[in-house]
Order: sequence, then structure tokens, then C-alpha cells
Amino acid sequence: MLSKKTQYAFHALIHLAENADKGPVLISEIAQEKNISIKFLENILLELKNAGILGSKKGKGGGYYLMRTPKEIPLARIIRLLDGPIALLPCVSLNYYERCETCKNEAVCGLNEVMSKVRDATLKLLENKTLKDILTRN
Amino acid sequence: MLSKKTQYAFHALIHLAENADKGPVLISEIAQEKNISIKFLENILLELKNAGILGSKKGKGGGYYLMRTPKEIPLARIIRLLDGPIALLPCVSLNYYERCETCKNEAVCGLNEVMSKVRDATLKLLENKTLKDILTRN
DNA sequence: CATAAATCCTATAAAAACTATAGGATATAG
DNA sequence: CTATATCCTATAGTTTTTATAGGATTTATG
Repeated sequence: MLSKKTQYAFHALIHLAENADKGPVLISEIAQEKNISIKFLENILLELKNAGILGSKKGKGGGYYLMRTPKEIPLARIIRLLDGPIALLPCVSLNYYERCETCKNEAVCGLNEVMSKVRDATLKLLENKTLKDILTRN
Repeated sequence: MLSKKTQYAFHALIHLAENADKGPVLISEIAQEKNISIKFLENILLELKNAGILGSKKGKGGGYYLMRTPKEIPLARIIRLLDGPIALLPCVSLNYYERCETCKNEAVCGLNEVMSKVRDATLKLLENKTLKDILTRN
């Protein structure tokens, strides 16, 4: 399961995308709208900003805004940033790979093979679906 | 990522499948072979037994053994038993569903839609691939 | 320049989950 | 009867997750 952090990030990004025309959005506005602890959300938005996904403006009239269009932000990017690996095992992770301690040869490990397929199926969706795809449909 | 518990369970099940002809296998043998804490493994095997996946025999000559053929044990069963939900969000989980607090209508939630697809793609593999599929290939 | 508004930054607290260990109870083979 | 092995439940230790705190910094505005 995705952490609360990542879940909150998605909801915040949705709010920012849906209010992109109104200039910078206050943390407090997002927190209230999405029922998120304001201080927790602050840390999350800061991380998204440091990763280049969001921009911000300080002082009066300030707030957060998207640095790219929703279509350019794949869901996998957000998950990896806040949750880490998407794969089910370290030995099949593309971005957080760790060698399997137990098995002698990953190339002939059946578990490795199946979990690689799960990873591929998951990534096919999460790399191609973007913030645009999770905005309210209508 | 899958917990150590589930990872250990897979390795233990593989060992049991590959030694099914030799009668009950000792916890200590599996622990040594797969480098798992014997006491931790004991708890895991007990859980698998209570779920009907393994059988056991006490006393001299005792140990654990599979209650079904490897082909009859889907990977999803093991993961759900030891790790819980396979889905990335509570609101798209089939076995551990929880209503989404934030969104008003899950039927039109784009996040729900994408994560449902991820779940379906993952389950298609994990429900159909079994212990048999992760045994060493040769 | 002074002030208020807002993010920035880092530390830490609180809670939960995960990993591991302990030790006696129970059953069984011989 | 004894040794062997699982059964069972409690608890300890560690890490991760979730949340909070509070001062520093930047900026708009009068």
C-alpha cells in the first residue's frame, strides 16, 4: 500500500492542477480542502518542490503551483519520490536494486522472474498514467 | 515492497516443495538453508499451517510439509495472508477495502480508476502464478 | 523601513509496523 | 521415560511512518 504521504501528495497535486489558473495556492487551503494536517502537508509539498515538481512563492500572495503541466507528471515519479521502490522485491527493483541474499543465481530464480513481470505490468501503468489521468473526470 | 516475513515464507515454501519427497522437513533445516532466524521462521510456518497451506508433525521425525501441490498455491494467497492488501490504495482493495475519506465519489475518481487497473494487472499475475512457477528452473 | 504573510528548514515526538527472541506447553517416536 | 520437535503467546528491539514544533527566511505592501 502507498503511504499516507504519497496519498496526500496525490490529492494535493490534484488540487493544484484543478486550481492552476488561480495562481499560487496556500498550503492551508489544500490542507483544509483535503483534510490533511497542515504541518505534515507542508513537508510533503517542500519535498515535491525540491524535486522540481512544484514551484513556490513566499510572502503575501504566495503559495505552491505546478512546475509542469499535469500531463508531464507520471504517477510513478511521485511514488518513487515519496515512497521509494515500486517493485515488490529489492532484487527486481529498477531504481532501488539490491542483490538477493538467498538465491545463488537471480537469472534462474523463478520468484525473480514472476516479480519482474509484476513490476513491468505495474510500471506500464504508473509510468504512462500522469497527474492528468487522475483529475476528476467529466 | 513485500515484508521479510513474506519473502521468508516464499523461500521456505520453495524449500518444502523441492524436498517434498523426503517427508516432513525441520524448521531448523529450512532456517539454515535459507539464512533465516529459526524463531522468526517458526512463527511464519505456524501461520502458514494455521491457514491450511502447510501441515506438520511433532516429535522425532517431525517437521513441516505442503498440504497441497505447488501448482495449487497461488502467490497472492501467501502475500495476502502475511502482508495483507496487495492493492496500492485501501479504496481499490478487494479483500481489505476501506472507503476513501477524501473523495466524494469513488466512481468518478481518476486515482481510483488508475489504481484499480494496477491492482487488476498485479492480481492477474499473482493469482495465476503459483508456488510451482517460482521453483528453480532447469 | 516596518509589518504581516507565507514558505523554508531541521529537529523531534508519538504512534505503528516490522523483525526478532524467549520460554514453557504439548505431542510423538522409540 | 526421554528426547525431539512443533505449538503458542508474550514481549523486546528496531525501524518506519505520521505528525508536530518553532524559529529562519523571503516577499508584498503601505
